[in-house]
Amino acid sequence: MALATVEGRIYVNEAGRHVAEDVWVFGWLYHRRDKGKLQFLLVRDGTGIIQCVVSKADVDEATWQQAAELTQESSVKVYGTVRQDPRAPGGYELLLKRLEVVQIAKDYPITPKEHGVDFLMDHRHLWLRSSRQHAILRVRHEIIRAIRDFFDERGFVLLDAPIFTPAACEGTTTLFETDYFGQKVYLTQSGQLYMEAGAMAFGKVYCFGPAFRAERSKTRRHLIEFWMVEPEVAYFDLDDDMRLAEELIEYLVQRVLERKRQELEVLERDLAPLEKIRAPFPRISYDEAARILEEAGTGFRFGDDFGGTDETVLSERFDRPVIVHRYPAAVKAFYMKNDPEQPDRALCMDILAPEGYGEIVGGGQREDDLEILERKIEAHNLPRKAFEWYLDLRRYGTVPHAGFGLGIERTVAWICGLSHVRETIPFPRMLYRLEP
RNA sequence: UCCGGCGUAGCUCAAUUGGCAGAGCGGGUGGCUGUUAACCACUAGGUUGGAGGUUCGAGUCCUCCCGCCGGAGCCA
Repeated sequence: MALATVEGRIYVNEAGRHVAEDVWVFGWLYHRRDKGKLQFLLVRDGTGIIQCVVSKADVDEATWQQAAELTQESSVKVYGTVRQDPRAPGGYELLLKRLEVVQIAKDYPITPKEHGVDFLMDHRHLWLRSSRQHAILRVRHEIIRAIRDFFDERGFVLLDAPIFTPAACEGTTTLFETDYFGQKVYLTQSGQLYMEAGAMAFGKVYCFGPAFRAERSKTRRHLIEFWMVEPEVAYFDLDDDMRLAEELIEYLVQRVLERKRQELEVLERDLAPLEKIRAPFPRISYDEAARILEEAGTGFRFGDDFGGTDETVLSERFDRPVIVHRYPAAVKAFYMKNDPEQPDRALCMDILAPEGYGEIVGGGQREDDLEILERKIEAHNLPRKAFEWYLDLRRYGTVPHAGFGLGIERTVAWICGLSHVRETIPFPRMLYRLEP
């Protein structure tokens, strides 16, 4: 279905269906080369890049001159005959007949040569036009679409959680505080507590939205604002939860392999490790993980949560994501249910992505007993009043339930094989970087 | 916040022990009928992040400040 509203206008990715036809392409000049009485204009329109051949013999002098004056990222409308030609990048080219210049762009800052991270981040609004960023963000789009498909196919209801919250979901991390008509409120760091309410109402729910963490983290795996999908299911235990999470991850990887090969190629992603991502994933307990780390000598001490290097060491032992379960309850959030067989352990799990990409999933079974939960809220020094509604969920028809959160940017970084999450979101928010 | 590194043309970088600030890309001008980050010739372009100091002389050494990058902690 063509969206073009002008007679004869096509998008670049439709060129193959219009061979030998005269068409318009509206876009921007990506690059220009000339060779005597020939000019090659690479025109991008968002769906792809097509080479336009301008032959001095075929166009009038004014058109030839206009084409010669085009600069990088000038906006243009080109009209010509679509041809199949093996010499053209992408296989198709446009033999130019007419040219309309919308605007000549002066001194576009991003050239086809190499640039530093700082410069590119300062020009993120323009950097989005380059083909590598296109590939990454198209993979992101596909992953988001696949997430929705996965849950929708399984009968989950999308239930959006609020962004403004009166209290912390997890007391441990720092929150962004703001003013809500004179009342202190915070930007959400997770929609989970609301999803628990949703699960008691709809059985199977998920939310998909941004999360904000005011942590002064400066690593390749951190953003201040990131996106997360959080399913929550009633009558689910930890094992059910692990199965759902690994099924989702397998689904996402396979979907990208199936539909975004070209993008992965642009990114020079090694596909072999991705092909191996099939459920079930290995499961190890915190104790087993701790033994591995103590042998490896990472400096890890039993009882701690894992650090970045610990996660890398663990994930490198497996060719698939690895599920680590039953952490010490002391290092985990108040809402986690304790393991009845080992009361000092929480019924929780983290999934570590392969190739050192770190934790992409965190979740587990929630505490469903009113009295235990009340004691935990107290023990964690949380404001009881803000959690009354949450405690209601345990007063009125409480059931075992579980869920998890999957971080979009880390998942995209892993699947694309990137060295930093900053390129996986259109406009990253990082420590000391708020613009553009 | 802590530890480490870096800051030279619009961009990416070079500059010997402290001794004439340079190259490629991009821009400009000219040439070439199949280029693939084309190529060739010519050309313009600098308060070496900022302030102070040492020295006959500082891009280079010292002090402070600013910015960025990487890592740690914390986390998805």
